[in-house]
Amino acid sequence: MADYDVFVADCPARSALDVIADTWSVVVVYALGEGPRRYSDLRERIGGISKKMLTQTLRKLERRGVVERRSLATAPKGVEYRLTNLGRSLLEPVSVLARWAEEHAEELAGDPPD
Amino acid sequence: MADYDVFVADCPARSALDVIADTWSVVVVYALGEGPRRYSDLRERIGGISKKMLTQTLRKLERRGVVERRSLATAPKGVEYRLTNLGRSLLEPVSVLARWAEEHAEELAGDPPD
DNA sequence: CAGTATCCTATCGGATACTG
DNA sequence: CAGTATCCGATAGGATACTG
Repeated sequence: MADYDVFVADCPARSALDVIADTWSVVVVYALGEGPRRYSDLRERIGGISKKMLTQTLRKLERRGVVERRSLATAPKGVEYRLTNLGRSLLEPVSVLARWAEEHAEELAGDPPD
Repeated sequence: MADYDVFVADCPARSALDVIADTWSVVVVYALGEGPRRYSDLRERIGGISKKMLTQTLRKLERRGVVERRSLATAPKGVEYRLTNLGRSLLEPVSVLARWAEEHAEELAGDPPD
C-alpha cells in the first residue's frame, strides 16, 4: 500500500522537521515571508523572542540555506534578513500545516501542553 | 500582503508543530497510516525506537486525539493502535512536508546537524 | 506482550549583563 | 543597532533493568 519506509533516518518528513521544528523557526520564516526585514524590526514584529533566540534561529536558518543575511550601508546602518528561494519554497508546506491546525482548532483545544 | 500575525502563541503552524515536532511522532503517524498495528509490530516497523519513546509518543498522540489504543482479546493478546479521523487528516500536511524535503534534498544535504 | 522505573547526558530556551 | 557571554532550569531522549 504505502511505498515509503518509516525508519527515522529515511523519513523525509523528519528532514523537513529538522529545519522547522524548533520554537521559533516557522515564526521567523512567516515574518520574513512578508519581505526583507531588519533584525530589530523582526524582533518587534515577533512577540516575545529574546535576542539570543532570534540570533540563534537566524543563524541556523542561514546554515540551512533558508535565510540570507546582508549588512546595510545606508543610514541608519543595520542588518537585513530575507528568505532565499529555498526559504520561499518553505512557505507553502508551512501554510499547509497552519491550515490543518486552524481547521482542527477545536479538537486540539482541550489537551494539556504535554 | 500577508494577513496572518507572527506572534508564537497565535501562529497556527506552531500549534501543528506542537503535535508533530518531536523526533518520533511523524514516524509513528506514517507507520499507522498503513493501517492499525500492534505495539510490537510498530516497533519492528520503525527502526531504532526504544520502548520508552514509542510508548511516550503513542500516549502523547492519544492525548492529542491523533491515535486510538485498543486491547485485543484475540490470541495472541496484545494492544493495537490506529489513527483517528484527526490522525488521518494529518497524513496530508505531513506528506506535503515530506515532498518538500525530497524536492530539496540536495540543498539540504550539505549542512551540519545544528 | 506491552509496558514502568531509573539514570544520565545533551540540548532548548529564558534572563540578564556586557560589547563594537 | 546587532549582537556575545554566561548562567540556569526544564525537557528530550537514549540505555538498561524490571514487571504483570
